[in-house]
Amino acid sequence: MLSTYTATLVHVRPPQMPAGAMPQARATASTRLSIERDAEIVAQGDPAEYCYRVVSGCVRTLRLLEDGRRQIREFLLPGDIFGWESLDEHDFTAEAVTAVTVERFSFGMMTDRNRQDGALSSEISLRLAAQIRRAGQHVVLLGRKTASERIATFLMDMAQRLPGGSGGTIGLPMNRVDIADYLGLTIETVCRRLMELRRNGTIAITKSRIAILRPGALASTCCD
Amino acid sequence: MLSTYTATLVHVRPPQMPAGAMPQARATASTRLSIERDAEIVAQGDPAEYCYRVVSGCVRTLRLLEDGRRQIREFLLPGDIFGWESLDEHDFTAEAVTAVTVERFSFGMMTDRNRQDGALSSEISLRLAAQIRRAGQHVVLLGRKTASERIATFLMDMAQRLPGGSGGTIGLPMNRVDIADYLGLTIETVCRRLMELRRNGTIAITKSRIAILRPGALASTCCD
DNA sequence: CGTACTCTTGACTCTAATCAAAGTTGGTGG
DNA sequence: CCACCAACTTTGATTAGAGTCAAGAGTACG
Repeated sequence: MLSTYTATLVHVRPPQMPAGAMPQARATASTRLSIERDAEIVAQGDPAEYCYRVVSGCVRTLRLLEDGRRQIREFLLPGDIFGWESLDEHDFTAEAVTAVTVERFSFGMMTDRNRQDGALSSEISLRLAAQIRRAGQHVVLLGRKTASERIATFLMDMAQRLPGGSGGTIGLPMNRVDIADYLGLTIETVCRRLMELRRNGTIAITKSRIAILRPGALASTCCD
Repeated sequence: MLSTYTATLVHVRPPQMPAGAMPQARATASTRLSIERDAEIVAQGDPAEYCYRVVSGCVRTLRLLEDGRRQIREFLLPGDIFGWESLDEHDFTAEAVTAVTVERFSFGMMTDRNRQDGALSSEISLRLAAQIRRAGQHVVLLGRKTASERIATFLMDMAQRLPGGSGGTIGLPMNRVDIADYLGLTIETVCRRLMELRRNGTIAITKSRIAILRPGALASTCCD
């Protein structure tokens, strides 16, 4: 990250954004970066050390699936920020759509500070950030995944979140209509893809319970 | 809201969640509500007075398009919270998937307090919340809108956000591939729908600039 | 045990994807 | 300044995946 493209570095105090709004504004300097068109600003998997504010130009944040399918999450314009929602590492790539200037802020310190305070805003921020990351995952699912992949992803997610789901059998609390409206499909498609998974022995369906017989097969169908 | 279903009200101190994590935890009581299956917990458009934590059961948050198409944003399980990201009013509906118990917290005070502090966490929270609301809009677009509706929504959004865009002519910084990957379409479909809008006189395209000739027609194509 | 609801299956349609090719635009160097 | 090249955009023909419409099977519950 930040290694393959021309970057002009200038250490400055955070401009424009109110001082109180920045993490440790008085203690932490920000860095202004000039980035050329199509260059990477953040790579997916980068440790979340910094967050950014767009000063000029346009930035895209995106995720790539294994097979190259691409989903852009947001276009960011001057004044917009990105990277705040990352926890340990960034779960997206950010690239310059045009030539871009961004302001970069140290991020780690803020998180630590917030955590040790255990303050309201910290707890809320962490939960809001988690919600953003989940929404980002769902955007990829809805924008680029096939019906089969959506169903598989949904089952994996539920298996993880529902109590006892990690044991391999999950009792779905919602009906097929809700699943369809969540996955951007119709109820018929949800049924057909579930039955397909049952036919090929990946899952078993008894009433509203679904048993994951071959977790590996299910995981490999998710494609991300 | 909260009027058509059986609700058991009990005033308690916030349990489980650390005291410091709740807004004015010592001053504000929380209310525990029992909600029956399919009952509404929050209605889209409700003033954002409260936020919620799921204690038991499963909750869905969703949005409806004018014509009845429905997109579920999230399934919420015990421990999950919702409503924090709302600003003046909730932009989603929350309903009980199963019989549900939720904990309700006063929300308005926190927002006021945060705003007058002008603190780090407030600024970040507000921006994170805005990002969640935007992601929610995008989920509806990707899950339930047609190609034409996606294009129209995109153009309206860009007209609003790009400088000078409100004047009716917008210089898109990104190419067709990026637009396609943002809208969950292919580049060919983006072109075809744009050309369609041009043919019927809604927009004019000159190089990379797009002029919105009939804003009303474009807005009515967005469908939300 | 019958009624209502949810789920599953089948036949057919249609929107958007894919594959292919031609037309534009913009930048570069002669 | 103009010719050429590469990238981007538009258009056309065809395919495929999911949607729609319709009906039957399973299940829950009174």
